[in-house]
Amino acid sequence: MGRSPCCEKVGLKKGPWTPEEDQKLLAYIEQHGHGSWRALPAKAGLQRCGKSCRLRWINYLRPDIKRGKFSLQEEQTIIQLHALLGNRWSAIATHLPKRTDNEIKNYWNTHLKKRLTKMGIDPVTHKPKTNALGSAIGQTRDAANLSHMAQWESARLEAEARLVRESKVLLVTNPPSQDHHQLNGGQIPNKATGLAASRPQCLDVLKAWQGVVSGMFGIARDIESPTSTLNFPENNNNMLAISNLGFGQNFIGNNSLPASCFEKSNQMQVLKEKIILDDHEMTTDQGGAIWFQESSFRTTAHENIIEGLSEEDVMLVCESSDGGGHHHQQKSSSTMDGEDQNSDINNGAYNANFEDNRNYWNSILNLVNASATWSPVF
DNA sequence: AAAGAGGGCAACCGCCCACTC
DNA sequence: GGAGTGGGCGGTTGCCCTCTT
Repeated sequence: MGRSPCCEKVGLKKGPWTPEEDQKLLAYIEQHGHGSWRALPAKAGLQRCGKSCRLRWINYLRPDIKRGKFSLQEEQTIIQLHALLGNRWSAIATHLPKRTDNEIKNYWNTHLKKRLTKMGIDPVTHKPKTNALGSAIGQTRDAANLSHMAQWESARLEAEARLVRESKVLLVTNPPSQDHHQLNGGQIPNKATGLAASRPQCLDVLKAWQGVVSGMFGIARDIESPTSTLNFPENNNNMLAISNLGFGQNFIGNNSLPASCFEKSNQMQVLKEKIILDDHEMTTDQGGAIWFQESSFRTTAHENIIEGLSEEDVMLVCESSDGGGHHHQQKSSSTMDGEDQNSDINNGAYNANFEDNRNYWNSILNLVNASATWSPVF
């Protein structure tokens, strides 16, 4: 519309690629790199649109892509990231090593979306479809807040990716020393093009969760990423307990949390619902308490984004309590001095549910960590 | 065994954004 | 600042394969 096509389409071939065409494209890129996609078809002797060549290379011919069935971990990661980022397939793809955005998109549309639908979860909102009890207004606002936070994180991701891209040139000419943490990632040579590929900055699920949670509590604390908007409360020694809020249930506060966090109570419900993606992600005990794996608030194995927190320190417990509305009313920032921070939640904090979830979240963590070591660069 | 239905996925299309002039 | 261009992204299409009847 109002724009000339990327190339002259008359006489150009469309449709499935033949092995001969693949070979031509592969050989050309291996020898020369892709350069200008528009100019590539003529140089490579292909009767194809440059865009078509680019797609074919990115989605199929690149040597560093994995094909075949998605693993359970990959599926879970896709679902998690989709809950946060929506249909931002390229962003999601940066966290799935060797998978292309197109492949992830297809897999979502053909498998995961249907599976969530069958489970009674809206694949768009990632919320239970029949949640008639929820306060429509409040939840809409909460969803908007969460979405807003996700957008912030998305923007940050893009900004970091841009920074990495920009710095890539510098790093090619001035390779990094042994400091592997520089730029939060390493330079990996691209076999085909000979260009250095830099790992995109990692927005992992856990950072995103951190963003959600910190957004709820409105407490500023920078994490390692220089451009990160994510923060986390200065919580040190004790567990953080958050109840089933917004449904007449109480908030059991941590001493370091400001009173304003109580105002975010409804958002916890959204957070909770975000987690109800499958049985592994959240469990409830007999009392209705909801257990998160604490390591979900950590990032890479060598980079704990919640500085100073042990696994035991960082634990979210969503606890249902019918008669506990008082806490919400009684607590304030001035009174939250820590003396009772564990009062309601310490008992049985580490129970079987926790252990069950530990494995699940650790698997997600491992996957995210793995993705941090190698991601395709287009 | 054959025909129709449905699913999976590669590829295309059109829009958008960043960059250059 | 505006137009042109290249590249990237998400949505959609259509072919092919498998399953069902």
